[in-house]
Amino acid sequence: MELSHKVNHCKECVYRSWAFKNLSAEELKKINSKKVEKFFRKGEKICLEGDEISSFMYLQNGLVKLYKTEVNTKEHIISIAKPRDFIGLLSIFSNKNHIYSITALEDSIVCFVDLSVIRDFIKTNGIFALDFFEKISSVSDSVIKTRIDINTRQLRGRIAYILLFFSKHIYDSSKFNLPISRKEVAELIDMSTENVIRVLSEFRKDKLIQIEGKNIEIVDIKKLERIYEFG
Amino acid sequence: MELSHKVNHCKECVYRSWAFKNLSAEELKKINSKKVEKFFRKGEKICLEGDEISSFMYLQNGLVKLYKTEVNTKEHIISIAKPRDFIGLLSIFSNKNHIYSITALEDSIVCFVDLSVIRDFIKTNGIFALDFFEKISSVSDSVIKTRIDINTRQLRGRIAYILLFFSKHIYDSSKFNLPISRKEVAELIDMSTENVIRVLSEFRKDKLIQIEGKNIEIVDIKKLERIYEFG
DNA sequence: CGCGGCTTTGATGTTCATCAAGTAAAGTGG
DNA sequence: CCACTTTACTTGATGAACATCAAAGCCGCG
Repeated sequence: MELSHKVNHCKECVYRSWAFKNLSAEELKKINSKKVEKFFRKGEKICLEGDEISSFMYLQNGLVKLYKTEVNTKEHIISIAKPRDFIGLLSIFSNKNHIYSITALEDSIVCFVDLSVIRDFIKTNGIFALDFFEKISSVSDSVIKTRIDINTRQLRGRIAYILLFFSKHIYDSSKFNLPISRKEVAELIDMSTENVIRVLSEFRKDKLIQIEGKNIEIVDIKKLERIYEFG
Repeated sequence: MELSHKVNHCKECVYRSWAFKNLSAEELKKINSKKVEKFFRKGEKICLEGDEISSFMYLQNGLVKLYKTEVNTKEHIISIAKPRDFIGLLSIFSNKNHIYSITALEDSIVCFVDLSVIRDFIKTNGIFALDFFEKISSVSDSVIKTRIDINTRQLRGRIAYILLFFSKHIYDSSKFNLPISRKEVAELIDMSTENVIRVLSEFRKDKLIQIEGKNIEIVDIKKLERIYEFG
């Protein structure tokens, strides 16, 4: 898949409907002058823990991971963001510096909007503020819900979760290309790499999925959902 | 400790500085007419999962737990809120109904502010909106951080976390009365009740803490911190 | 083509939940 | 206020779930 590098005017941005629908023509012009669309190749770092926060970041295209680096170079993935997600969570309003790092899992385009412009709009455009608030709240809430979902399940349930997550939430298809390594899956759902592999193999033997490297096809989604719900 | 039932005017509320410092006299008058302070005795339910959300809830005094009820009557505690915390997380802006239940752990006073008033202020008072935003973001962020902190540690580290949490964050003293049962500790940090007890006993034998029922005194905070950091 | 990282499987040991059983504390109704 | 019931607390024993270690094949990349 080739991604266009073309920088668009916000007015024509397909994602304008997301949270920016309540901006006037003039405000759109302003935001357009204060935004940068950047392209990141798969594996490239978008921001690092500790970096100063200066932009509201919005994923236009691609897939990114939000993670924290632990003491011993181990990483812990907090969440995976897909197009239309704002990335960076709420920390951008309550911290001066990023508390997570972000890396592209697939070729991605991120739109950086100067944070001062967003702050300005919140101050001056009440309808925007409220709408923006709601959207942002739901993202944070879903991160919390997901962390709980994962941590209250055991390994088979966690793997089922991940498979269903990518199938339904990200790719909307029973067949997809796993965009992360087994190790990263482990970092995302708090288990060892070996056990990620073991459970995946088990699911293959039980004919719940077909799997060849990163190519995955969900064969028996009903059973997988039951395992996720706990069985 | 006896808690006063006196209903105060927001103008004089000691917590006004928290997020409401940027309201005009008129706005304060308005919010005052649309708020109710309610007293809850220890153990009383403040709101239930599924209830309609109609208020922004602000803890004036006491201690409450935010939790989810699982299928089999088991509970899972998400967080514990202390005075000055707004309770209910962000879901109040992105959901019509509460996704968590809230119960008082100690005698508590909760201030219920009509949500429509808050929405109104966000729309009409930009400075307030921005300030409110920041405060609320930091609460949500800290919940996420805490969940990760707990789930990446093993049992001894989790118990150390809880002890330090109550000592530093809630009571600001090395001696305190644990406000929750062993079972609730277990529900809060994802472990079995028996192991909560076992680890606490172990810490007592190792002279890290003194413990008599709910009375806890942290004796060797340095060692406890090291266990939390992983040792 | 050789090196390092990713993947896979088996063997081993640790961590932890669960079961069981008993004591203490705290409500509850007469 | 006391017998009764329930709920909380505690300890030990057992087995399941899981991480870790080890070894070998695989793949991409300089």
